[in-house]
Amino acid sequence: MPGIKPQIPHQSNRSGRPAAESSGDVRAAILDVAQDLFARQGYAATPVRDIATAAGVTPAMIHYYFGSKEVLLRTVLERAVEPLAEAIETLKATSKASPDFIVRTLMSTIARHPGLPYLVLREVMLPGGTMQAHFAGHLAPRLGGALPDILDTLQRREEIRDDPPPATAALILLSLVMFPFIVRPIAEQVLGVGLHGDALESFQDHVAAFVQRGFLP
Amino acid sequence: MPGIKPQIPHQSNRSGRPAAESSGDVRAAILDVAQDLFARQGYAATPVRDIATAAGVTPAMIHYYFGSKEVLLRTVLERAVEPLAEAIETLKATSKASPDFIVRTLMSTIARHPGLPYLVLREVMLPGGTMQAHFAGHLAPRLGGALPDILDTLQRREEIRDDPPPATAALILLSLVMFPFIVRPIAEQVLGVGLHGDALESFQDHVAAFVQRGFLP
DNA sequence: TAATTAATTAAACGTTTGATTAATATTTTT
DNA sequence: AAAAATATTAATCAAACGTTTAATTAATTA
Repeated sequence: MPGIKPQIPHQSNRSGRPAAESSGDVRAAILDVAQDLFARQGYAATPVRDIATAAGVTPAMIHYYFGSKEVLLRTVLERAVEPLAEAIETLKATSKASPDFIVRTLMSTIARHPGLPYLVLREVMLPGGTMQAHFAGHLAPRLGGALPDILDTLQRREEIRDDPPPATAALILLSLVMFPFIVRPIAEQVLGVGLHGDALESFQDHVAAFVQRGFLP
Repeated sequence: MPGIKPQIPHQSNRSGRPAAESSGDVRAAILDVAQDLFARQGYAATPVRDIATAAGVTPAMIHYYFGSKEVLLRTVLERAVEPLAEAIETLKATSKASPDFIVRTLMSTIARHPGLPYLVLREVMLPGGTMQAHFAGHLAPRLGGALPDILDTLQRREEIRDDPPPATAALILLSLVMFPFIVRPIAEQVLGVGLHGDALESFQDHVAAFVQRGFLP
């Protein structure tokens, strides 16, 4: 029988034709392309064939490496979410985490991975999201559960006011840090608020200052 | 030839079987169901057949009244967005529009139409949104273009600080007002921040106060 | 080098998709 | 009451979908 159990491909992969355009890891090429297309078009609107074509492989390869389109999405999400999750965990470990610093850290992390908000929002947070069931208890706590703890600590130290409860404060913070990037095209074209380069830094300053005032003791 | 030009159906509609479960307007029944399903599952993930079944009609009826699935979505969006657009226009016409009042007006309008944020976000604001091209210049200005004007007026009257430019302030405001409802399921289940009934009013208070401090002259 | 395993391809599978058709029933108009 | 316009159904279409299969080629192992 031909290859049935898809395993992690070996490092050196020299087949007849170098299927993946770049180095050699077909699996990684599929993941890269899928992440891009899922972020830009959404899971339901992205045919497996398109991913395969863009990755320079056959549709069968995707099922060979991932088994199903849904597993591919899950794999993409787990990989894509890592930078943000790490940023939040680092924040939690850092004792010197002022609201200003938190805002800047989160915003620049998201800015560095433009597709991330779309992926997380569409596939796990919005109702009907394909990964909602699987991620409700697996990913969301790692992303959203740590922030209230951080803010709780700040309140106990009386570095910020205790007015909004930690969870509410976390939701406010998340709103300011994520939403602008979610509606980035509209923000830039309709409102004229740039979120690239210098304009992004200026926007970060404004948001950080706004949050600082909002949390003022 | 059988009916070609779908027109606005007449008021009293008594056919063989009362196709639409409720009163008689089949077109409205389709619109209602489509709005609900599009909001809960997204356009790409909602088959025309499902809409037809849920509305108690034949798939052909949808093409009879709307011509295509895409026109149906456009019609749904134009209808669904009306309450929010009116709220913003009313705000603009009202001279007594403090930040507190703006926040409360927008939030309660959105809370009154739970599916609205999902619809607008998924189909017009997120990249790959089916209605992005058609609505970029047609709907977005009506929704997002008015807020900067309102905030500009407040700044000229020195009722709020002039620190963030009006457009930036508008984006901040929109973030706080929309995002919580977008991630409502996660907000409630993971963070434990309720957005219904009394809990919603409490949340509104916190956000309004936070915004008031952020805009303090 | 022979045998085995892994990677890949081309073709097709059955299903679901949005859309259309032709026929029929119901109103409305004349 | 006849004619015309409108509304609805059941059946069907071609295309696109995710997935599978069988065969083939390359790499690894024995």
